[in-house]
Amino acid sequence: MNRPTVHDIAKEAGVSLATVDRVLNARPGVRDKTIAKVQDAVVRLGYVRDTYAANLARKRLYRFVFVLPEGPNQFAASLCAALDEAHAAQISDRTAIEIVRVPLRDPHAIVRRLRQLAVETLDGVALMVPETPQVRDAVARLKAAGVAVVALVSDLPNSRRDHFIGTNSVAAGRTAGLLMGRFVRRPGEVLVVSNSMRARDSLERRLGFDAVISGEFAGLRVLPSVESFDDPARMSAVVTEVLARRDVVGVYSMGSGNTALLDALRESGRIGDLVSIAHELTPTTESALREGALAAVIAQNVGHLARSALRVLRALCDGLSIYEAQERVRIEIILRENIS
Amino acid sequence: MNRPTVHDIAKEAGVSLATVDRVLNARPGVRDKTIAKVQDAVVRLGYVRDTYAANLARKRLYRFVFVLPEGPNQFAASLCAALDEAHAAQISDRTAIEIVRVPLRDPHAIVRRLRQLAVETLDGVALMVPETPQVRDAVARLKAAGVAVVALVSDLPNSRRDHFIGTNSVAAGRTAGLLMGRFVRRPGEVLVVSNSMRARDSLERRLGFDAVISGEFAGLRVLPSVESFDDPARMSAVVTEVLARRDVVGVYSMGSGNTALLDALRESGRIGDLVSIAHELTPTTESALREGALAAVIAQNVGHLARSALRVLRALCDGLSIYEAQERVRIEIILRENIS
DNA sequence: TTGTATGCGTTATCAT
DNA sequence: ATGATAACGCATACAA
Repeated sequence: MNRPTVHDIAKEAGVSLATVDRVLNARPGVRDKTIAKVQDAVVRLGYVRDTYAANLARKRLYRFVFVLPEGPNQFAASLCAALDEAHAAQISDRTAIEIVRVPLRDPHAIVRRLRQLAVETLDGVALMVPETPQVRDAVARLKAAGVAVVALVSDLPNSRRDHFIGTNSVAAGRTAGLLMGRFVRRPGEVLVVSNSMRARDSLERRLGFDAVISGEFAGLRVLPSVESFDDPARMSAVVTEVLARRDVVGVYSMGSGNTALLDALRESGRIGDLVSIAHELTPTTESALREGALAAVIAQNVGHLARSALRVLRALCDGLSIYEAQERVRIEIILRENIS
Repeated sequence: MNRPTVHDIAKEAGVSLATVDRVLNARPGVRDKTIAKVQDAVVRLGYVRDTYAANLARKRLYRFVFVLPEGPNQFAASLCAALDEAHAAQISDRTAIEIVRVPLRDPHAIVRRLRQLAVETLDGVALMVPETPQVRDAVARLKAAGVAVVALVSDLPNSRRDHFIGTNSVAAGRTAGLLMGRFVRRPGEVLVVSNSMRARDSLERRLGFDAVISGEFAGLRVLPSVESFDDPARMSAVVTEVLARRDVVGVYSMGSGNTALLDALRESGRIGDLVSIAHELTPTTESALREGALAAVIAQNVGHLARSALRVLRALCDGLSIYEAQERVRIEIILRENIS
């Protein structure tokens, strides 16, 4: 009735505690025949290790590093806050977290920083960086050193990362497209702005967005993406110009830099009749939702991202299986009425 | 550097381990002066108990009962599945869960079943039942017996439940209203159907829905609620009749019983031009979303509900504080493109 | 190759 | 009123 313990296994297999431990942890120095006896007892009794007791005995400490974009990035800032909060709430205790900020635009700087990590004293790394050949190499190096690696928010599909924690960008773009098509009330053009950050993500969002609009909303025409390169002045100028020259009915902001975009929209005096959709819930987008400047925000919950990354990294370290249902990050649609 | 342990406290306070334990667990038989010494050491060293080690020593077992509606309720079924899954995934181990199904329509039967619970062998109860005076009494009785009680999905605000795990129904209704107003493309009437289950929830959803529609969408008129009382034939008849006689442009389904509603809508041949919105993601509503019969679903994630209930019940049992950010159940908007 | 003994942080049962 | 001491389930240094 009570869960079997290592003692039960030892008794059942007719060996000592230490031998059971050796088999369970795949340590050398046990005869094949003995291994078989123990494993047999394990399955017969349905033994499952008590991870907490194990960690207690082992004085286990998980050392994780989170690599996030530096600069005035509201999303990254809220992710940091969520990490601190999750950590403080002992979501995963026996865990030491270090947050490292890197310049997204400089792959070499990123890799240099990754190389500085002391892999011997590291159990896992969560990376929110664009995929480049250099980053792929760095991931391979971490993996070779036995470090667990997860991609966060933006996937590194061609690297050796163990897991991706985030949403499907194409689906997110499709969701934005469907909302845009249903919200807009007359034919016209849709302005798409991007800051060209995390290029693949933007590309995929655009792909999904266009597919839905062109497939189902014949009255809408999506204009070529306008890139701001994180320059508020440039953003303002370009947006103002397009709004003046074109018959814009909707605006889709694929990346960050929403503060500058929203300022430009407000200045244009078109807020009332434009349907604007952006990504990620930040102070800026939240207040824009309340104010009516944004019709919808497509988001992923940063708290969930943080907790999920922590849980997945631990599971990877312990060789445990991952509870996919809990770790799946949903594409959230936030309107004025369901802001958390 | 390392977290302080009870040993450190004992040394710092100049007492034995046993005394520290007595103070920490508020056990009798310690002089006030000694208590003060220990508590002082606790704050000075910043001691925080290792719950896992404590549970290990205590051989703690959490015994929880979940009281859910019986009958062919898809939402309750998926909640059951989510509970099983969360339990199997050791979201909270050392936990024994029992699921009890009760007839929602019969408050006396509910209370009779609640009285049968062996409170001495119980640590916590999660209730998904409508609030009635009888239920309030039953909650009071459970609380008096020292059992932790949480309301699940549907709140029991006037009872002595410790916590509510679910969404704000008014906000959910407002969200549905906003989506309806923005999705519908011409003036007309909105049919609201309800199965009168969980009366207060339906009332609150309706309240929020009406407030948004009447406040912001002057072209829409919300018809009086149609109640089906879980009778598919009745549902079909009423819906068909209203669609024939009125200029309906939208349908809002506030409760369960969506299978019958959707069948009626399909039969009417109006699926293409109606904007229909329902609550809760079930096999029925999910396939309706894909098919285009439903424009949107307002949902709460059952996996989250299950895990949250488990975590909150544990925290209540251990007298721990609750990590509100993680336990907040969000109002999710599901469209065809972001179905999980 | 295998077994014994001890400790991890906490609780609980004995003595004193 | 207080203090040793032995568990809890697991890991591991050290013996055999």
